[in-house]
Order: sequence, then C-alpha cells, then structure tokens
Amino acid sequence: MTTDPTPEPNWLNEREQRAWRGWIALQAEINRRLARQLQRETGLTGAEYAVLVSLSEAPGGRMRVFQLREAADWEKTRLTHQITRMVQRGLVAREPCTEDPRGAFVVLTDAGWEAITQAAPRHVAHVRHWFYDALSEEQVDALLDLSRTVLARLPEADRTMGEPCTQEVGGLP
Amino acid sequence: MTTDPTPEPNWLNEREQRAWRGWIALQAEINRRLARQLQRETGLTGAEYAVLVSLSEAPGGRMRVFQLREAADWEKTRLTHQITRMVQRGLVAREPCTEDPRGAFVVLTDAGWEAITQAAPRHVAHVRHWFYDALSEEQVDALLDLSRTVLARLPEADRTMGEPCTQEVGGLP
DNA sequence: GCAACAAGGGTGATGTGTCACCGATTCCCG
DNA sequence: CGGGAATCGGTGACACATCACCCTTGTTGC
Repeated sequence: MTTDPTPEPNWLNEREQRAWRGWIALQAEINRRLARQLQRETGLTGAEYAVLVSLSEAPGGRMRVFQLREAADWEKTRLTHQITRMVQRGLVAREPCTEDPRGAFVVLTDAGWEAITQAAPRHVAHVRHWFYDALSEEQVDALLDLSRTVLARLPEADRTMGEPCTQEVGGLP
Repeated sequence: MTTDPTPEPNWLNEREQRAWRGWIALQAEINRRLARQLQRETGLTGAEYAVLVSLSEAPGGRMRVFQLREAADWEKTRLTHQITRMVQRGLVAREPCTEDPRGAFVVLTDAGWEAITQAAPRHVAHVRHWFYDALSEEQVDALLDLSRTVLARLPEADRTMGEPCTQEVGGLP
C-alpha cells in the first residue's frame, strides 16, 4: 500500500493537539457569535458586512469587482454570487464599466451606506466585548505576530510541497 | 437617535485593527487550504471530517446524536442535516436506540472507517506543513493560552452584556 | 390523572461557498 | 494580421449552515 519508509502518521503531540483544537473551537465560537449578533441586530450577514466594509473604504463606495475581490481575498465566484444577492437586497448596485467593456463596478446604495454605518459600531463593540476585553496587550501582540508568521510563510510552504506531498502520503483515486 | 452620552463608536486602534484583520485572514486562508486539500485528496468535506473524527474516537465508532453534538459543539439542526447527507454517502448509519425510544445512534460504516483512516494522516500532515512548521514553541504556547483565555471568559462576557448592549447601541427594527 | 413543559431528534426554506464550466475582451507573439 | 492564452465576469449544480417549526417521549405540578 505504501512505498514510503515512514507510513506511520506524524501525529500532533499532546500540546499541539490541544492548541489546534482550541484554535478551531475559538474560531467557531467567536464567528458564530458575531454572525448571530450581526444578523439579529442589523439584519446583515457576515458576508454582507465584509463586502460593505470594503466598499465603504473605497472612494465613492465604488469599486471594480476584481478590486473588491483582492481587497477581501475572496474567490471570484463567491463574490459574484454575493453581489447578486446583495443587489437583490438593494445594498449595492452593479454599474457597467465604460473603459473596459468586460468589467463592472459595484457601488454602495443609500441603503448600503445606512446599513454599514449602523452595523459597524455594534460589530466593533462585540469584537471588543467577546475578544479584546479578554486579552492582554501581550496576547494581542502574540496574536498579530502569529498571524503574520503563518501567513508570511505560506508561499514558501507551497513551494516546498507542490508534488512531494502527494507522493509522500500515497494515492487515493 | 441616540440617548447615550457616548454615541461615537469605540473603534479599534491601529494595532487592534491589524491583529483582528490578521486573525480573520489567517482563519480564512488556513481553513480554505485545509478544506480544499481534504476535498481533493480524500473526497471528504471539512464537516464530514469533523464528524468522522469524533465518531472514530468513540468506542465502536458509535455515539448518540446528542453526544456527538456536545463533542463537536454543533447545533442540533446542523448535525441532523449533516448526518442525513453522510448516511446518503454511506459514511455513517443511523440506528434506533432501544433504551430511549426517542433517541438515535450514529455508527461509522466500513466506508466511514476507511475514509477517516485514509484522511487523518494527510490532514495532520497539512496542518503541520501550513501551520505548525511556521510556528515556534513559544508561539504555539501563546496560541493555546490565547484560545483558552477568550473561551474561558465568554460565559462572563455573556453575563456582563445581556440587555445593556442592546440599549447601549440603540435600536434597529 | 392529566396538562404543561423539557429533552431528543427531525423537516423545509433560504442564504452561503465551492466546483466546473461558459462567454466576452484584451494581450502577446509569431 | 491571426490565433492562443490570460483577464474579467458570470451561471448552474451541489454541499453547507441557520432559522422557524414540528413530532414524540419523559417529567413534573396540580
């Protein structure tokens, strides 16, 4: 089955296991709470909020679709679908791009501005309340450091993997 | 509009802002990669993997639904739907509970065992590769500390909020 | 005894995210 | 010039998550 000399999985040790599961649990819990609060208090979903934030930071509340895509680091299709739904809800509008016929703009509507200006302070308050109020300055620094470290190393990780990983572990159909 | 003396939002400062967005980006990136890798190499989704892990840690690969619910900290409905899909895919089976007529068991099938034993080592390898290989021991400790701190403080945060928050920020319909 | 309620589990509708794929335009290069 | 590739955006199908709601079985209060 395996041609590799070390078929035994390189499991996480106790501490790594706990840290990993803790992180998973933390994400789930915080994201769930924030999403629910947002939905209940402002009627916005997390995805809508993210798009509105990016748009509201652009001049005129107006961006090309691909700019929005880069700003939020979303996949193309996801953003397209999201915009479609938000157009239906009246939060944003699509506008054709005269310079590039294949391009398109997304613009905040009045309702969109209203929604984001109402939602943002509440959302930030909850982030504080559930997250930052529990953390010391050192912990916040550690978090920032940690996020940057992992994100910065991803490109290198992609290079060192590429093919070898698929070989190393063996083949499923 | 606001009856509160401090209507101006208590924004995050520069450092908090960066830490928060870094954390969001980190989650998105790592989760996306792991989900994609899992899907491509083993055909499993992240949700399926989580359920299979919990079940595989139970004696006989067999749990009551509510136990699974507590183990994974999922909502009832979510788990029900997930089990339904996994039954259709043949990864688990439902079994009636003789002791409690309203209860039900979920059991790993052979295909379920096969899937999780194939998937787990690969998944762990990727967690190492993308996440732990980038981090020092101190950073892992900081992560564990941080997760525990925030999670432990949530109950208290719920108490200190309750009503006041809705009043403090004002009302949207 | 029986009405009210909690616990265990499930259903249908709707919004969300990903994959595979399509269509149009622009760029590049021979 | 002409054709292939990349860019920009979109569609349809399917898996996922949440909400509101339902049924059944115990339990508790009167």
